[in-house]
Amino acid sequence: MSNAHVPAPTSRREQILKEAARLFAERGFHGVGVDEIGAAVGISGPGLYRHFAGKDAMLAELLVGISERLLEGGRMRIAEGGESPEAVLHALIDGHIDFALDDRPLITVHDRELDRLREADRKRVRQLQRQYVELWVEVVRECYPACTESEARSAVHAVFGLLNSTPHLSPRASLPPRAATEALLKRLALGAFAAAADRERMPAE
Amino acid sequence: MSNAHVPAPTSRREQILKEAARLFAERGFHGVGVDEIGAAVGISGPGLYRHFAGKDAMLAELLVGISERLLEGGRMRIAEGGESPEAVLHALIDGHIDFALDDRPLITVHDRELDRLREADRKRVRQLQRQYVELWVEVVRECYPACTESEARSAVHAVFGLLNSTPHLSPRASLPPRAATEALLKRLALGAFAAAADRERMPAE
DNA sequence: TGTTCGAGTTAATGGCCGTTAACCTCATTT
DNA sequence: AAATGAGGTTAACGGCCATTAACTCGAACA
Repeated sequence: MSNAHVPAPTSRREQILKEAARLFAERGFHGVGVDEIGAAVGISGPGLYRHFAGKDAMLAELLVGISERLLEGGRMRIAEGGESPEAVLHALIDGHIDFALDDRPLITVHDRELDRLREADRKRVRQLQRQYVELWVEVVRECYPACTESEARSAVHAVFGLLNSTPHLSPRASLPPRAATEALLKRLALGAFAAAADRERMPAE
Repeated sequence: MSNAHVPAPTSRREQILKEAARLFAERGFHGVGVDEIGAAVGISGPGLYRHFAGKDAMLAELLVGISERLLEGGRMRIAEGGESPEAVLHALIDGHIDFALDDRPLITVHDRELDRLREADRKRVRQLQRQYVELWVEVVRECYPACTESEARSAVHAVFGLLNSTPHLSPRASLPPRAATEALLKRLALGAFAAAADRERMPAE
């Protein structure tokens, strides 16, 4: 019952989560108080407890949520299946870049505050992350059969580090137009993967 | 006076800093108490205050120290000047990789806890970081004149993200031998830079 | 031999902050 | 019109934790 007059597309919960993500990214989980989070959405202090069981619950929902969306997005792009493995890899990269640019704060919090979670949640997040990585590893190995699995996995982690570096760029004033950043990041990622593959290069210094 | 019988090559201060770095990396600055740091070096609790003005002072010394060492190392390698810009870039990459692999905890803390610092220290660290980046940017632009300065800077940040991704690999059991990891990371970094340069690639999906 | 001083110790203090209690106030329902 | 419940409010409470106080102890020094 009551489905026709929800106040807005963004519910209070979502609004709180968004602000919490921003604040956590800026000053760290322990660095921000519940009063601040409340203030950021116009209510103050313990009013948050009408929406969440506690501060930890907000962090948990943020981290589980982002991990799930990343994995689901990845699966979707693979299922859509391009005509070639290369096309799929391109799609994965594009998707991750969109994500990194759209949800910068979440990306930041993602690997900063994992161990502030309760055992159960942390395990779940790690499992989702692992699955996401494995998705990429498979595609990368299809594109570059010369790559060992271990190499592919390391390369995928490294490329995540590369793509997730965008938060470090942001504080700069007058950042270049988004399309340019997207294109550059994509080139960098593809270049890195390609280099991971051919083991014969560079006389080793 | 008294210079001949210091107990060990590693003073108490250094020992404390090392353990603090490890703990900060594992659980975050706010997540670890002074008692824990003390316990890690065999003394307990407030005994630390004989060596440091406070918990903040430890973090400050860690972050300023790492930033200074990185910058100094970079300057040294540039001063030594290889026969070509490419050789210098290789040296910079090798140096950064060694650093990332040797001081994993520090690398982690480096960009995680910057804003827990007092204004003055934070400014100093940021300035050192900026100088280090500019070092790389210059060398990259010599290697790849087709790169705009903005592109080069973004690429450098991204490659730092790539190289600093090693902490994420470590928890994996049976990590590949160090030499292999070094070689792979170097290939990835060089591949990324090369790709940043040639703007004509990939039909852009 | 007595003194100083570096390096610890344990016990108290004080502040911050997450959480809970108790109370309020509109809409909505009946 | 009374009842209900969602969503807030302010005022405690309680625990954790960095820091300080007060005291100890052994070595170097004179």
